[in-house]
Parts: sequence; C-alpha cells; structure tokens
Amino acid sequence: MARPLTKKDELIDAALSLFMRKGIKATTTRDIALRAGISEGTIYRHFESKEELAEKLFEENLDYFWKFLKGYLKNTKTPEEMLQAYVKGFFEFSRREQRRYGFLIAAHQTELKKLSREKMKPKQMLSKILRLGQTQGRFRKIDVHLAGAMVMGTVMQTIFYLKSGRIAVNYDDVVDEVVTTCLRMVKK
Amino acid sequence: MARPLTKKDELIDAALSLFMRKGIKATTTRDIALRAGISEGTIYRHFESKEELAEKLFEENLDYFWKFLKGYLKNTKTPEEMLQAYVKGFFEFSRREQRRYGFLIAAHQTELKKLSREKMKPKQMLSKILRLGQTQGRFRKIDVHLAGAMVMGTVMQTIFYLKSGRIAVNYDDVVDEVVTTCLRMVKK
Amino acid sequence: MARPLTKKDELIDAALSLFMRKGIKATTTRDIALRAGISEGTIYRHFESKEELAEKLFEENLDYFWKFLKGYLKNTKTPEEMLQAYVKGFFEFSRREQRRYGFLIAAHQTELKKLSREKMKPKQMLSKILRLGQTQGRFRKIDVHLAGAMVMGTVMQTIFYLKSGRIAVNYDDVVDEVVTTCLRMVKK
Amino acid sequence: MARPLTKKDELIDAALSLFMRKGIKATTTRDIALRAGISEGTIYRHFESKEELAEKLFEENLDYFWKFLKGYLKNTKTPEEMLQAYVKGFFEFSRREQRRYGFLIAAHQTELKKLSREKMKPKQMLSKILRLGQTQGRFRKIDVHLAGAMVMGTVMQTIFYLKSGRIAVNYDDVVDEVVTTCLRMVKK
DNA sequence: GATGAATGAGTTTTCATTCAT
DNA sequence: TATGAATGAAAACTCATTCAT
Repeated sequence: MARPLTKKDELIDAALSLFMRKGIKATTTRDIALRAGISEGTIYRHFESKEELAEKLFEENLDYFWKFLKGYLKNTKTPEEMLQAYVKGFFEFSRREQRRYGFLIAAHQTELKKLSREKMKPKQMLSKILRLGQTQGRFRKIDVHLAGAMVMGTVMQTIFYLKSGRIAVNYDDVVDEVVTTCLRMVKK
Repeated sequence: MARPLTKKDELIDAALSLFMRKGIKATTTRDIALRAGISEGTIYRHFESKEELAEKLFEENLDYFWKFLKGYLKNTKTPEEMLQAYVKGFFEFSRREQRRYGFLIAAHQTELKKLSREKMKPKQMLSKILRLGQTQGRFRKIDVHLAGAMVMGTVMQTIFYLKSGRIAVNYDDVVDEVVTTCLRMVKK
Repeated sequence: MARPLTKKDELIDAALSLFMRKGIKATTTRDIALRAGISEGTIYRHFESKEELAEKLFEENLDYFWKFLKGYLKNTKTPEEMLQAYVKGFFEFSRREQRRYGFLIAAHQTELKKLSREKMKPKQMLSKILRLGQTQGRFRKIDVHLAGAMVMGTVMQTIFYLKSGRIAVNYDDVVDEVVTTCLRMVKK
Repeated sequence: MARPLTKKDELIDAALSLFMRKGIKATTTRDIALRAGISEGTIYRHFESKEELAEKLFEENLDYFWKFLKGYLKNTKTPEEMLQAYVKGFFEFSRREQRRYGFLIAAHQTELKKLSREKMKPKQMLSKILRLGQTQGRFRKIDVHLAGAMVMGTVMQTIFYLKSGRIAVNYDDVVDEVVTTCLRMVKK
C-alpha cells in the first residue's frame, strides 16, 4: 500500500534531491519548500535548522546504506566473497538508490566533513575484510588503509564515471571488471 | 628572490586557501579580504566577480598542473613508463602544491562541474596512454574510460587518505605501491 | 482542597510566570504551551490572542490587587492609618503574591501602557488618601500627584531592591521604615 | 560646527528613539533603518546584531550619564550637598537628555536586566554618599541600600509622573520639593 | 589602483494564528 | 475541548557588489 506521503516525507525527499544536485549551501530553504509543496516555516517544525536537516539526512542515509551493505554481506564466508559482495553492494546501492547515494557522496566529499569519524562504518567494514584476508594469508600484507583507499577509489570513481555516462560498457560487465580488479589489487 | 607580494597575489593566495577549505560557495568575499589583508572592494579591481575569481583560479591552476604533468612525462617512451610517470606526477603535485591540488580537487568535485569538458586535459592524457598501451598490445583490452576511472580513483583516493593522515606508511612506499597496483590493473 | 488544575489554570499560571520574567513580547506562545504542558492551539480556545491573554491577565490581577488593598484599608479611619495600611498592603501583596505583583509591575512599566488610565485604581486611592489628609489639615499642602509619585516610588523601588536581595534588613523592619518615611514625607 | 551626521550617528539616534519608545524587542531592524534613512544591512556593518546595538547603546549612555552626574557633584563637600547635587543631577539629566534618560530607564527596567551589576555606578555613588553621611554622623543609621532604594524610587517615579504630565507644578519647585524630601528621608 | 561604507536582494529563521482531526 | 501540524507574514541577518573618495 502506498503510504500517503506526509509533509515531512515530501520535505525530506525534496531536500535530498536538492542537496545532492546543488549542494547543501547552494540549496535554499525556499527551494526546498517549493519543491516539497510546503511552506518554509514547515521545515522548522521538523528540523531546527537547514544544517540540522542536512545532518539528519546524512546520518539516516548512511545508516540505510550501512544496513544495505550488511545485507549484501550476510552469507559470505571467505574474505574474497566478502570483498566481492562489498564492491557489488556499493554498485547496487548506487544504482537502486541513486538519490541516497548521490547525496551521501556529495555531502561527504564537501560539506559535512566535520562528521564524526566513527560514523564511517562502511569504511571500517572494508578494513575488517582486508585484515581478515591478511590474517588468513589470502591477501597481501599491505597497510589496510592504503588498500582500502585504493579499493574505495576504484569503486567510487567508476560509479562516478558511469553516472556521467562516460563509460560505454554494459553495467554488469563494469561491475564484474571492478570486482576482479579489486580482488587482484589485494590478493597475493 | 622573493618579490614583494602584491595585493593581487595576496588575494589569490587567500582565495585559494579558503576555496579549498570551505568551498567556493561557503567562502565569502569578506573572508577573502580579511585573510588577504585587503578591502573587499579590491577584489573587484582584479576580478569581475567571485565566480570569475574562482574560474580564473581553476583554469590557471589546472593549466599549471597540466604543465607539471607534461614535464613529468617528457622522457617517457613505453606506455608503462608513461603510466608510472603519470601516477607519480599526480602524487608529486599533490605533495608539492598542496593548496593548488586541494583547490583543484575541491572545485572539480563540487562547484565547478559546469566547467567545459575539454579542459580536463589530464584525464584525456590518461586515456591516450591507456589507448596507446592497448594498441601496442601491452595493456588489456578494456574500455579506456573504465580503466581510467579505476586508475584515477585509486590515485586520488589514496592521496586523500594520505592527507587526512589515515595511512601510516612511508610516502615513497605508498607511491610505489600505487604505481604497481595501477600497472597491474591495466596490464595483461 | 486543591482542585485539580485545569488546562486553563495551567495556561494562566504559565503565562503569568513567563510574562513576568521575560516580558510579554519576548514570551512566545510556544513558551507558554510548553510550560503549561498544553498545546499551542489550546491557548486559542481560551483567549483570542496572546495580546488578549495578557490584557485579561492584567485586568484580573489588578482587580485582585485592588480588592486586596481595599481589604487592608477596611478598618482605617484617619489619613495616617490609611496611608500606613496602603503601604503595608503593597508590601504584603508583593510578598504573598509574588507572581501577580511581578507581572503587574512588569506589564505596567512596559508593555501595557496603553491600558486605560481609569484602571489605575490603586493610584487614585492614594490620591484620595492624600487629599483627605490635606483637607483635614494633617498633611502638608503639596500637589497630591507629586506626593503620590514620591510615595509610590519609595514603596515600589524598595520592594524591587528587596526582591533582588540587595537589602540586608529584616523584612518587617523594612516595612516599618518605609511606612515611617512615607508618613514623614507627607505630614506637616 | 554642526558635524555632518554620519550614517552611524543616524542609526544610533534612530535606535535610541525607538528603543525608548517601543522597547528593544518591539523595535524591528526595519523600523530603525527606515527612521535612520539607511538600509537594514547597514545596521550590521556597525553592530553584530540588534542585541549588541542595544547593549552598546546602553553602556555608552550609562557612561554618559555617569560623567554628567560626576560633573554635578564636582564642587560638593558635605554629604547634604552631595545628595542634593545627586538628585538635581538626575532631574537635570532627565530634562536635558530626554532620549538618553528615557532609553536608560526603559532598558534597565525591562530588557537588559542581565547587564553586569558593576555597571550600575550611579547607584554605587549614592550608596557612597549615604555611607559618608552616616560616618560623619549627619545621616541616620539605616541600611544604605534601603535608603538608596527610597531615594532612587522617589526621584525616578517623580520624573516619570512629570514626563507623563501628571504633575501640575512648576518644574523647579518639584525639584526643590524632591530634594527636600530626600534629605528629610535620610537626615537625623 | 585601493578603500570601506553602503546597499538591497535574498536567505534563514521566528512565531502568532489557523484548522482538520 | 484539545491537539499539533501547517501556515505565511514578518523578523533578523548575510553577502556579493557598487561607488564616492
């Protein structure tokens, strides 16, 4: 059943879109209200400030992403499987939840850098996978943060190019290619 | 000899720092004037608008980077050497010209997306290298934009982690590791 | 027996406190609702507007004070007795009904100046007492409004200092002192 | 020479008038700008906020008053002379500097209560005078704050009535009457 | 070239009041 | 009666840009 969108839902939706496209700073409360079909005042019944709205949005979506990723890793056993699932999860999320993904990336790269480090669970998860692989002797001994950076960079940049239409390759093939590449990066 | 910094120099310096740290939108002309030790009005003696200042800054620095990279590639012959030089050039630039690099990345990722595509010379250079490698049968046949994305992502994300102090590895070793990894990515 | 406080009672209580402490303008309906434990809408079930609420409150409390003062003057005969009772009444009221007194003073001094003059019964009563004393030849011939101003000022300012803890004297002694002083002011 | 009124002067003038008449809270930045013939933005070039404007205004005017009072007391020797000068100074200031006086009273009574106590120099001066009188055996032994409260109340309330036109007595006679009364209050 | 006060359009935020439930 | 989400008009405040000096 399609829940009747409440004003708050509309508000969040509108903010997500706009923040993603134009950035937080460049999005005005007027923009948001207009797009959400509400009055500006209404924003402040739900959030203390535009800033708080952005933060809450970020936290909520990061959490959402986090759960999504965990779901993807559920039935994996070996570090290889885990890494594969991790990468695929990233791609899937970016495809299925374009707005959420886009907002998370945009907000993270630029305007919400001050966010507490310990909220970066996905990154920690990657570190764990890599460490596990090393412990089991299946991955090369290399600083996990360095390896993590390379994997993350490879994945995120590819998604970015994909979105901007610069890669003329079938989606699934891209994913497979990136998965393979990431595995090659870290395996012995 | 250190030429006495002109007002314009101070202005550019201040703008670069601030744009990099806070983003263009979030940096006010007041911020810039304060940091540069000039008056707000002076900004408009040299640039038509804050926007133009940012664009000029971007173009100039991109050009600067471009020349830097070309210098790095001067005496390379094989595609492997070229790729290696390309990656090392990126790292060196990010280290020697922290402010310029930081600004370029920040501006590129977020606020100056509208910048004409043909200014992305470094990316085109990478594509050329990869294509050359494939033509010569030394690199795998794979979409050059996909490969380019992976290389760029690997390099840029590593630099990002490096800057934020998350990688506890000797700088040269990191560079070597990334170079090796990028080569592995594209070689047969 | 303590009747269970109705919503309206709570509302009035909260408004009284807040108006007294922060002033009418600076007290928001939200403040009131929060403190009263009711919803903002409920305010408008009982009063037409915040303004009306303040006015009603003022009138009611002034009336209450008026009755209180009259009670104090009931069995007085001579002008001296009357003046003494008047002053003591002021002090007693300010002590027993701190919130009411505080609100009346605050509202009177500042925000409800537009209140109809004829509501200032206590002041008129003072004028009457003074005039009576003069008629009977017991008080000096002096403009009653001037004398009234001096008496009122002496009393009210003393109460104000007393409340703010600046007078380190036993309460009853203060009252006696002020009574004596006021009598000295007006007597021959 | 009539200095050409700067925008800042106009601003301060306008704010003083309006704050005095309507209170700080009830005066809008728009009111001020309109009356001063400047734009709202200009307010913020000179003061950080409306609140700061009010505070600065208060401090400056209190200081001005303070200097005025000190001047009045310059050539006084006995406590009686001092008290007389103090009271007369109050009246004179309230007459010659109506806007300043009005603003000080209004702000003090209501909206700037949080102001640091030690700024209340005029009150402290009164205490000193009274204490001196007691030490010299010329004033009654009575808590100086209590006596101070009575004197202040008498003076301020009379000025208030005077301004609102309720006292139909020649100005000088009122002042003399109040001076006499205050002396009687404190003398043996 | 340089200044910095001034502007005014735009942005964020507040808040008394309304209204469907 | 009571609620509380929603409103919209107005308030405070910001800031790129202009301009007289």
